[in-house]
Amino acid sequence: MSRLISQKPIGKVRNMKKQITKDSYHHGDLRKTLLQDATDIIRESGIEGLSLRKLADRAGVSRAAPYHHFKNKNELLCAIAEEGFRQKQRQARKNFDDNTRSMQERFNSFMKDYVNFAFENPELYELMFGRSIWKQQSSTKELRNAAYPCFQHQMAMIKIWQETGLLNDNENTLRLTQVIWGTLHGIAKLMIDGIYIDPTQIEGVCDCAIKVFINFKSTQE
Amino acid sequence: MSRLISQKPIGKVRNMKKQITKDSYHHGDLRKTLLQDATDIIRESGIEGLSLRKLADRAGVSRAAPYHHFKNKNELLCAIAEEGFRQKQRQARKNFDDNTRSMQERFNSFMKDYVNFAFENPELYELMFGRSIWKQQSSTKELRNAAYPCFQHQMAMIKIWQETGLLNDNENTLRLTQVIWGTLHGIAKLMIDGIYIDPTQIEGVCDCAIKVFINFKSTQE
DNA sequence: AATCAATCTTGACATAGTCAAGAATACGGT
DNA sequence: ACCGTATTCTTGACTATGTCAAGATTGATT
Repeated sequence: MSRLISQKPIGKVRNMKKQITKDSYHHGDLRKTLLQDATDIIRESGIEGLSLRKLADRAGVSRAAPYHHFKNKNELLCAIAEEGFRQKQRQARKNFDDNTRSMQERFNSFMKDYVNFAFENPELYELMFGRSIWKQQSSTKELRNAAYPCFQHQMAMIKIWQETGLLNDNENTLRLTQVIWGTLHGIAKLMIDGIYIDPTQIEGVCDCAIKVFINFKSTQE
Repeated sequence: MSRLISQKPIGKVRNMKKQITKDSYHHGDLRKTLLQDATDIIRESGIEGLSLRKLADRAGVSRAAPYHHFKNKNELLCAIAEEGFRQKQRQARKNFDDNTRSMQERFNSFMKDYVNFAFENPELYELMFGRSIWKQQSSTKELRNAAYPCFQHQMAMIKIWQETGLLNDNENTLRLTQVIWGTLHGIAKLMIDGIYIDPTQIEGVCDCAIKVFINFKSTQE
């Protein structure tokens, strides 16, 4: 039976947009739709612009429907961030695996790509590294399973850069990885939030950071 | 007339805690009380644990009372962060002005103090550098007037460290300041949020960061 | 004492997250 | 084709919260 002739109270006939994709009681693939719509909303209006109710509305379902696909809002956010980490890692891997370029070039790109990712996806980046999904006990196992390999991969790259002499080989790889990630993360955050680093300055700041790590060679204990 | 014999509906006699400090219609110094209580709540329960209603309750006033002292929640948060920046700068200044120690020692302390501040005041730090108060148009002029000098001061210190040969003098001071702040900020954030850096590792990470900047000397363009 | 501005209160509204109970539908087995 | 069950979705309700408007209370100033 079509939705439009069901016994629903007239006037609440659903959301105008949507009758294209859906007309039946069951949505089809609500989970995917929610993820997609949520990602769009976040990109446009930020995390605080996303509410499950508006999201449900946009998908043409009732407010409680999303709860059959995500335990709560937090899990939805985790799932979105999860995809962000995967996307980020694809980018990093693609860059590092390009054998046509020197290690130095790849290191430069790695650094710039990181900051550029944050610049181009500020809201997603804020979500991925924001406290909302990481604060105690709120990150899902899936999220951690997507975020941790990112770090592992970076550590693997840095180890190779150390071994090939591009980066200081005397320094503990884990520590160096943490400092480099910290530097990139800090620069990205400051820029995104508009504190102390203006977007127009990224290029220069990034270059400076690259120089710092490349020239960090002699380890005088 | 005492509050307790006023015509208020019995049973809503206010919040139990508080009759010590207040009994009259007017609070006395509500603004200060709100700031203090809010700071405490944030320290204990984080920013998301703070609601204006609970805050009003705790101060023994009605929910709308705070609005006569702060335009809205955002302005309250900005005021708290503002004090955080002042506190932070007092710390930095005190460290740098200690002439009994070498520049190297002061630089080390500067770095460690930064991260320690974040470690000891995680919630305040999150507020100070969180997007909630910095996202477009939400930072107050007062907040900016407290946060900007912090950066200026750090830049002044770095300039001196460059001139005395502790840090690379060939590098643009602004850029170097941005990179160092970025590094500290990133490390602090990652640690606080529990991503990639465990609190037990701070010491080592911090040492590594210090080494990186101290050994960054020869600027090979 | 009268008046004004500051301060505080109640009532109300809108948004939001979430859950319980029940309705509609799909689906696999007979 | 039929039926029971699992899945998916809906309505109604509850709680928490930020915020405002209108009015009450009070201290201060004339």
